[in-house]
Amino acid sequence: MLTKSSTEVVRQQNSALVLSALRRKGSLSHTEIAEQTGLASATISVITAELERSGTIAKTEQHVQGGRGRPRVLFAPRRDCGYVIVVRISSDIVQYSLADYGGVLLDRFEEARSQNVSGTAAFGQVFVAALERLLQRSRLDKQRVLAVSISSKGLVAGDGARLLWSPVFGREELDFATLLGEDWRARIMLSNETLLVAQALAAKAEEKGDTFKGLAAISLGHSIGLGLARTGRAGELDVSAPNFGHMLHAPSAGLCRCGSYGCIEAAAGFYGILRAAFEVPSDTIPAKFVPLAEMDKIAAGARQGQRMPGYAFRQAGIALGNGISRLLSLYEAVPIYVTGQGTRYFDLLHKGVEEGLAQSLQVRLEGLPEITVVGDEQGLVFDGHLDRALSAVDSDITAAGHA
Amino acid sequence: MLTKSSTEVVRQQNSALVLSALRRKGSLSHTEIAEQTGLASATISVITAELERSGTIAKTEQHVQGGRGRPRVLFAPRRDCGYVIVVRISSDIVQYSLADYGGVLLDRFEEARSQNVSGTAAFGQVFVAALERLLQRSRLDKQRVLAVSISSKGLVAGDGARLLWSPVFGREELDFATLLGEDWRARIMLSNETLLVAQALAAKAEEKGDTFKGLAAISLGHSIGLGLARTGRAGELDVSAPNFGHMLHAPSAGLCRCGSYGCIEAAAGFYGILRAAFEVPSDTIPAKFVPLAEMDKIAAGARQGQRMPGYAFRQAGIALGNGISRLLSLYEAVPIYVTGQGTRYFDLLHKGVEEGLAQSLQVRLEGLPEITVVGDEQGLVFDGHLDRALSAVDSDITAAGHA
DNA sequence: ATTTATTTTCTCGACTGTCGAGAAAAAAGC
DNA sequence: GCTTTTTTCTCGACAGTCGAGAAAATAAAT
Repeated sequence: MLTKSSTEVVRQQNSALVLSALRRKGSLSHTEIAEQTGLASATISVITAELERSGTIAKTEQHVQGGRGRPRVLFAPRRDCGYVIVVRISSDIVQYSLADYGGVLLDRFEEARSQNVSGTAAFGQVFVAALERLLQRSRLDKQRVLAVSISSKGLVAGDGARLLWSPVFGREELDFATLLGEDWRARIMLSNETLLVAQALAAKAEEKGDTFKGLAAISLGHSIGLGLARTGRAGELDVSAPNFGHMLHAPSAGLCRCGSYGCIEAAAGFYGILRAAFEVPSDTIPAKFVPLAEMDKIAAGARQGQRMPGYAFRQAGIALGNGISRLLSLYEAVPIYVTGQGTRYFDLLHKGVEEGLAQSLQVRLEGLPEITVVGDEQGLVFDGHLDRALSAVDSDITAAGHA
Repeated sequence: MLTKSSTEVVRQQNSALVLSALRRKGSLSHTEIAEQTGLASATISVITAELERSGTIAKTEQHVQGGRGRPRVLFAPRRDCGYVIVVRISSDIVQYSLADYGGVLLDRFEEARSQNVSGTAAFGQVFVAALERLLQRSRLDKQRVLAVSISSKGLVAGDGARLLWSPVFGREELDFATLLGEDWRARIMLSNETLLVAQALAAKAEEKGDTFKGLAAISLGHSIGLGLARTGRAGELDVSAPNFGHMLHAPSAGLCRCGSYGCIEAAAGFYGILRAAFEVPSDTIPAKFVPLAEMDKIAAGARQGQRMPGYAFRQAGIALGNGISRLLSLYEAVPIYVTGQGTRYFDLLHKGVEEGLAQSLQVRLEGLPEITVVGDEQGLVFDGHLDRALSAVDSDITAAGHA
């Protein structure tokens, strides 16, 4: 079912286009905006005037330029137009960040997640209090926050801000929208962590200009995450975080901490590798936490040619390879980016991955997918947060229009 | 990267909206169109006038009506506005159909696919000749055909009309666009068969009005097909046919006719079931063709409680269940529709399917997906063809506009 | 037979949007 | 100070949608 269109929709779309160009490039002149967007100069005048009047963008006074002729005046998003809060929930800490509309980090603090205080109710209180604290530290009114972007590992409901399953809270559902309630005017967004990695990588790839079609980001660590970015037919970016880590690999992978048997994570997550390396029965309840040092030791053993550690990493690689082959069967061919702490063992996983990939028709037809290891996962997650939150704010602004 | 919009785009979109409403309902009056589309009466006048002038729609003279007041005049697509050719390629026959712009079947014939004449080159000649014959039989000029919609089992390239892999031609690629060359002005479309089933079912579901989110169609037979339909964020229908049948199930499934090991099809396709039932080694090269009677015999055995036939169907069910669980992990939850010849054994498969599904976290969280068996696969495929081809033609018409 | 009521369709003017061309602005070079 | 060059702004033309009311076409009432 299509939906009707009108001149207002046109304006909205073109305003969004201008705003997103401005956001990407930081600041642009009238003529540069016209070049970037393909819109006529006259149209740019109208749109910039409107955005300026609403306080979304402003002329920057500095016009550094050597050439002759009338100097260009640059437009840029007004940093004080609004603010976004970014919350990264990881297994051990929760990081709260405040950034302005220009994407500049203003404040940040972290809180350890005390292991004993569990349950969503307790966490909710801590969470709300931390947001208040973040505001107080910068003497910022709650109303000036336009988006709160939260990330966690786990499964997020497609529609809103509901965490369906997470390594931290298990099946206890957590709805951030109702948690924050009515007094926040901000848009509440919850995203899977690896989705944000995919978002950040996709944004970077689009920046480069080479026709971007899609990519998959896989995060290796205690758990396994997947983020998928694709461009829809309208050219818009579509990112999602399917439940890759707990997709069925093979029953032999053993008990997963989600309670099922045979998840990819049960073979390729840190605890799975640990279990296999030490020949612990595969139906043993998985370790809650595996110190990196422990994993390093197993890896060292594997690199020295020890049998079981090597076997463990190879099995993990096969689980990943099989999973990726299934991913490629069900989606189009996309380049794969691997990130997370587990990438330091990628030399050990690599062979298993290729082995696991090679088994399927899809790979035989299209060849092995391009696999790239990228570092700084946390930085990418934050970039993804900003990209996603600020685009959402932008579209809210253009949607509001002159209403 | 978004794209700029303009008033012409608005008109195009709204014209398409009117045309699609007209196509869905068959014929509508001015006021009914306004109700359906939400457009203002004045806009309807302009758009219908333009479509009428271009010969796409026409007023039907019959205005049966009992009420008082000025009688409604109905608009309907002009059946002679153009024609579409539908070709269904199956393993044994090729069916050629001609329909008009109103979706009415005008002519149809079938040709047996002689098993000895293999190779894409030979088939290409037969194919082109058959299309010419179809035109001659109805004394129709080639230029009046606006779309040729072809379907086959197998893997279709996302962009155009290239068959990448098929049970019939294997890895021999077949590009229908170049095959038909320049002298056809028609749009050449190639779709996976089960994709069309999904398209037809989705169209029916949208018709019903209950907010349609998506569905998956699975075709059971000698091979296993998947069609996936989802509504994008713009409300448009997005259908695809991922490579489900040859997605990796488990190495134990044995050799598949695609040449890989462990495909779903190798366990759940007819030849896989046959192989398991007769305890043929699983690396045996699969049977080219399994008569239904043969399958019926195995099924009868299974229903009488014979061990190996029962085991074969159960393993097939598990392969399907596992595959569906992976599908649900990587996409959102969607209702499943099962179709194809294999549905007659669904009583035998059913338990295995549930068993295979129950293993994953996704299913534990969201419960078993709704699974419905639907008959008349060939009818659905044809409906899907028409829906897809005529929508494509519609969008070509509105895109051309007054150019 | 004529008038009235009712429903549908068409038409007109207002409004919003984009676009191209040329005017106005603002600096550098002479 | 004048010209050249580049950028930005402005104006009129054109395309599209919308709401209101006019026009059309029929059934019912007088």
